[in-house]
Amino acid sequence: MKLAEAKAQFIQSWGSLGAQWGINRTMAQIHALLMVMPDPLSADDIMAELNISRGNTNMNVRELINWGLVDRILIPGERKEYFSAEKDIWKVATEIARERKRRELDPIIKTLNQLQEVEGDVKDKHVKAFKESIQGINKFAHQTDKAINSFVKAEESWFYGTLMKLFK
Amino acid sequence: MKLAEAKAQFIQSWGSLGAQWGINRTMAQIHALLMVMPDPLSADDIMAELNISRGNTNMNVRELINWGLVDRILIPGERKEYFSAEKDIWKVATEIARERKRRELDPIIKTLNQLQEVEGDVKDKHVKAFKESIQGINKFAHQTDKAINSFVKAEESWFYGTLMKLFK
DNA sequence: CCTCTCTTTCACTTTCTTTTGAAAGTTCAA
DNA sequence: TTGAACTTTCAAAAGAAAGTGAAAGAGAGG
Repeated sequence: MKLAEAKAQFIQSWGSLGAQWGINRTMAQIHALLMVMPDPLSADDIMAELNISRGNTNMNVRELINWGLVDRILIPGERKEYFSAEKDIWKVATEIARERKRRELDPIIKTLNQLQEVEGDVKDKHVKAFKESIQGINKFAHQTDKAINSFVKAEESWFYGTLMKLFK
Repeated sequence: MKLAEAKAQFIQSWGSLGAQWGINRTMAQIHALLMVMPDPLSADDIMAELNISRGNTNMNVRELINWGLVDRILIPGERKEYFSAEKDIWKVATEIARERKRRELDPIIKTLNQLQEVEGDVKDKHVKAFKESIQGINKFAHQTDKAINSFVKAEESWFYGTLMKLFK
């Protein structure tokens, strides 16, 4: 397979993976493109490679920067901004985990805690079933929270040098 | 908080969580509803509770059954079909993990393996960067695959009685 | 303080997804 | 075999999400 073809296929696969995970296709494609490029690209480069508009490029690059997956690079003497993506996939994974936890898990844990306090007679099987469901989900959410925290912190922690390198 | 209100809020939260995970909102809501109900519901019950059409109900219930998250219940002497959801959240989580792995991770691993074989001089920094990215992602994907397999199998395994119960 | 280049914004358009509801299909008791 | 009860399908409509491009903004350099 030729390099150009392989790149195109990777970008398209990563894009549809992203889409299934509730991430905008273009955002995932830009990320894929930047991961695969040795040097930073400008907005114009991205527009040209992916055939998308300037506005779309700008929006999604900004979002990737918010997620911490892409950095703005300023090249001395150049007016243009360049962009480059983290290429260590473990760092990418921990960034994504951190971000999704913050956006999704944290709010649902808050909600679940509130829902625990539903009033009513526990003899009533509806009340009982509800409380039990919520309690189960709540425990699960807390466990997941802990697990993600460990994962996210693994990069920074004592384990990094030893445990993480086993996986790499 | 009253039970009805709490249920409504749970259904709505679970629905929007699902939406962020690339799962159709209605499907997640039906799942939430069934998790919280002590007894199985009929299609009409679901339609009434969630204010959705018959067709929509039918489609999403069928999809939930495909995912293995909901069972069809036949009550002897009744013509109607009833539906009920798995209420053990750990089982729900392993079902979802199994299903998403099959749909998403397995295909991307296949693609990544193909992309490894890009031709070209490794001295070329574009080729080099591409190969390195793909290799990193591929390793990561295989590790993730193993991790999910362990998680999915944990339910059935020797650990279940000991390890899993610690978390519950 | 003007101009040139690049970035950001936003109202509008396009595309994709979901939902609806009526019609067709199925099943089963009588 | 019929028809009442229930389920499934599907084309059309509505709704949501993403993308466009022109115009406004920003700031460096003259």
